[in-house]
Amino acid sequence: MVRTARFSEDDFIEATMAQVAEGGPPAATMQAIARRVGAPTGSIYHRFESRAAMLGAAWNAAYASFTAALAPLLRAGRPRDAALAILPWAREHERRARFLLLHEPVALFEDTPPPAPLRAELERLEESFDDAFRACVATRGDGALREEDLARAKFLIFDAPIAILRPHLMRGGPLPPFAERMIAELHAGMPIG
Amino acid sequence: MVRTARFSEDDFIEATMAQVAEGGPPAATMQAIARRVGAPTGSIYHRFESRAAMLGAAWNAAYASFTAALAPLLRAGRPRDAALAILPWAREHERRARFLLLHEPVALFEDTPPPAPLRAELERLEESFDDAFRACVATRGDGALREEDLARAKFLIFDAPIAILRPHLMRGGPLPPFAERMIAELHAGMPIG
DNA sequence: GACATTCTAAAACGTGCATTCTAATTGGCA
DNA sequence: TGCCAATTAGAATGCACGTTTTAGAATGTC
Repeated sequence: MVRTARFSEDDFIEATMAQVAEGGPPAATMQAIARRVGAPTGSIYHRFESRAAMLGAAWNAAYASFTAALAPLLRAGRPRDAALAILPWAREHERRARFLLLHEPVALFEDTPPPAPLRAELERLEESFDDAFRACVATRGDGALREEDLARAKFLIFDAPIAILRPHLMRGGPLPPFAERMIAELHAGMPIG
Repeated sequence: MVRTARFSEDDFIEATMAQVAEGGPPAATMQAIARRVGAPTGSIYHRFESRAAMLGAAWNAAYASFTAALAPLLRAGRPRDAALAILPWAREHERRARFLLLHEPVALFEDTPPPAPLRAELERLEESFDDAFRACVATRGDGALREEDLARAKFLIFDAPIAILRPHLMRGGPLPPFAERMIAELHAGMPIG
């Protein structure tokens, strides 16, 4: 190390999430990200080789944060708690939640995919999260793991709670207290096993 | 009318939906839309004043098609049937479904919103759909209409079924038969009233 | 205290796209 | 038949943005 950096990788990652969270993918221009950090655009390219790499790094960071909050509960065979854990996570990381849960990766990446190492990292994260789901379903079921069972679990633990949050994440503002109730009711009425 | 048009508004609208459905918003460039129709780019501007207007018109058309399939069932007080009606609609209009259900309007419009008349038309459509929801909830409940009741209904009839379809719409290919089952179960376990 | 290296800094470049422009065609109508 | 507005046709324009370049500043090491 020869010169101390004024800006960190994380500064740019956070700024990227913020730009997407507030204005969607089109608002995440390299200039806007740099401006938000207070850096010149060129500085981004010392850390990230391209815009695709910048967005990819932000995506991986948000995804890792999210799955870290849920995976342990899944592996412990507590699907209901995993589903409910999305709420405090989203309340604590509103920016990340809006970035990760409101935008399909396809909308961010399909013009230019992130470089291979980032894609590989994301694949590892996704696979690990998938494993957690399978482990959770396995603790409940008895025999073979059908595709339908896995789809059910993902819906109940992941997609449905997010569908409950989406309107409020979009509007901005606090997540309503009845979100908890709806998730609990959902799991009471439509159990995993 | 002095010269017969070779291309119709609908041609461009369908091409716009197709481009977004297949490649996301960034794939819906004016040139790509025109190329898909076989027309020069300039021809689009005889019918739509801007790209925002083009996307807005496509969005309104898809939204109208979708709500037309559901609203009557809602007004008839049949929430379960409304939720299940999403499936045949999506199977019959795969392109529209991918366009409408896989992309947040925010991602399409927030850099440049569509012109006022289109926004007004969309607002009317949304309001009418909202009314249908309220009517449906009212037939079930007894007293005042709480925000939570409306949120529950929208989740059960709209967001949850779409969450069930989303992974399959994304992947492409046919919607699985167990989607029906999951929606039915959801409504059995978590009734509207 | 000079050097190598990593960074900041800001301007410059090139490209792709939305939009506009100019010209050429078409076909109903007088 | 000849006129004319609507339309096709496709090239031209201008801008926004990703990326590169060039120059200078900072800092640990010898």
